[in-house]
Amino acid sequence: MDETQDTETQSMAQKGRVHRRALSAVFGDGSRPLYKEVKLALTRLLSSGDVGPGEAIPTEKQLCEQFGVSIGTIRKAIDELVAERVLVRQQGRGTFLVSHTPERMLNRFWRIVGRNGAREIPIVQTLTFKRSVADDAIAAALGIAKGDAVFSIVNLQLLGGAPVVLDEIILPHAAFPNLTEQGLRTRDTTMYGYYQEAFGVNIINVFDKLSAIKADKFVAEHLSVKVGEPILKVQRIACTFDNQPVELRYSQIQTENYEYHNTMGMQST
Amino acid sequence: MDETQDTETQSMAQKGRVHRRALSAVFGDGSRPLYKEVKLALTRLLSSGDVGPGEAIPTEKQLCEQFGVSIGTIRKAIDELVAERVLVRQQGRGTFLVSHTPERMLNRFWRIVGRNGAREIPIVQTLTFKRSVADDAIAAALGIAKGDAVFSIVNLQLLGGAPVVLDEIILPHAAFPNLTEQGLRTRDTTMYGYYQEAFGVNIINVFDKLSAIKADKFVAEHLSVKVGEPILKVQRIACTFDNQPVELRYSQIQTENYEYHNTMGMQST
DNA sequence: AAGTGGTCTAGACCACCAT
DNA sequence: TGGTGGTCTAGACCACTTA
Repeated sequence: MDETQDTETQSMAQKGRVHRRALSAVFGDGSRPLYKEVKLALTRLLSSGDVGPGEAIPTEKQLCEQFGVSIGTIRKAIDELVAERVLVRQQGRGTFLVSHTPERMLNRFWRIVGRNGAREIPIVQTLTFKRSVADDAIAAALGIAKGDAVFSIVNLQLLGGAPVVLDEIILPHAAFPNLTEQGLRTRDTTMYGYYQEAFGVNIINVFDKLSAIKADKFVAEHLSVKVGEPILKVQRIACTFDNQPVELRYSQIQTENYEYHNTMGMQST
Repeated sequence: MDETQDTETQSMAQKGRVHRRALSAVFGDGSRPLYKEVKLALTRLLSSGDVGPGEAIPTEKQLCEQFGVSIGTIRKAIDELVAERVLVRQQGRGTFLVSHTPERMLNRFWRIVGRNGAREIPIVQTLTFKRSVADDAIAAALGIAKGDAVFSIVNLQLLGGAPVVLDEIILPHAAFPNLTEQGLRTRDTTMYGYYQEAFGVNIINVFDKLSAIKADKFVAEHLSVKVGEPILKVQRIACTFDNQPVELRYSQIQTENYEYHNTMGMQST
């Protein structure tokens, strides 16, 4: 009996190794763990648009068969994408690509919170929309070449009926090929939701740099403050998969009644 | 042969269930997953001081035996603590409680970065140290009662030889019972490293609220700016396990040459 | 060489959701 | 009822560190 068991476990392990080699041949050079290969394949599935926002990826069992690996390996790949907040699991239903709805945005990339702690969805007014070309700073931030075509958008954001944030948003033409002022104005979702739905651009990560500056005349007029008043300036680079930058944004924020919140780490459970 | 296998797997599953019940009786009400119980036990191990900063926790195999659970369950518990950056794994060596060395702090809770992107370790000068009592705002932020004893510290931080950050730090007496000005001044590590080494207080998570204000006279003098110049103000609440607040800090930052950096999400791999 | 964490297997049962 | 993800087992072998 003991003998039987040993032989079995032995053969199971062997099988595992064989699978690994076979898959390496299919997926890569074999130097990457299997679950990373699976993760990469899932990432491609998502970024290719085969799975749209809010849609389910194949079930864990299906993925097992598709990739010829154990369910534990599939789960580890999905675990990482869940940790990166690309996917969300729902017990009994499936695993889904996150959809950038206004409600979800509120707790994800939106950092402006009332001094009383209230989070609210801003009303966005597009002030200007124009085509332009990248200068050195824009090219460096977006990882494109100087002179490449970009869109330049100025948005005013209202909170509690008052103007609080003035944004200048620069988008590379290459990632948003058919963007029009009309499309932008008539969207019925957040900016990031629009990127996702209309262009298949999923914002996965953002990098913010904050500083305090004086309000210039343009800002002062739109945010109803005096010239020279302190303003919170945020430079944001928003990235899609592989941390590829797809949006550069300069926000100027009037922080009399609102603050920028940043929580590091995760809530323990 | 098939029969043998079926009987075995059956008995394995049964054994698993028995274990679960037995442990539930030991650890809790059974409504919590086993790995959460293990995680909680590990957290207690760390917060009790049985494992000091930089020290190794028991090996995965030891924990298996100690808790009577499978290695996969232990790993899932450790996985979460690693994700929360409480533990760090080192293949071939062990799993360790993070130590808040200056180098590690630089990429964890320290957010002030030069405009050229350079991170540097600040030089800290303690300007004042006094005992005080909590007012309403402090009591609310630290989760203590109004009138409770606190320490109030003012630090000036130099970067590149120039004063950049002025901190007011409020610490509850209860969490730092024997704190003295002498001890604070003669520490040879970061503030958070000092909390950890001298008081067993591990900072796990911080919450920052940022706004732009005008420099007052006190700040202007210490940061070498004019009164009224824009200053980046950060209110930070630093927490230990279970998000229990143990430090309240008001930082005022001169952002001419430095910025506050915030990276959301994690870097994909 | 011995010991650590890292990867992976091939399932089982449970909790939950939809129909 | 059937299908989903959530938890858990009892190992195996690999990669790496330390002595």
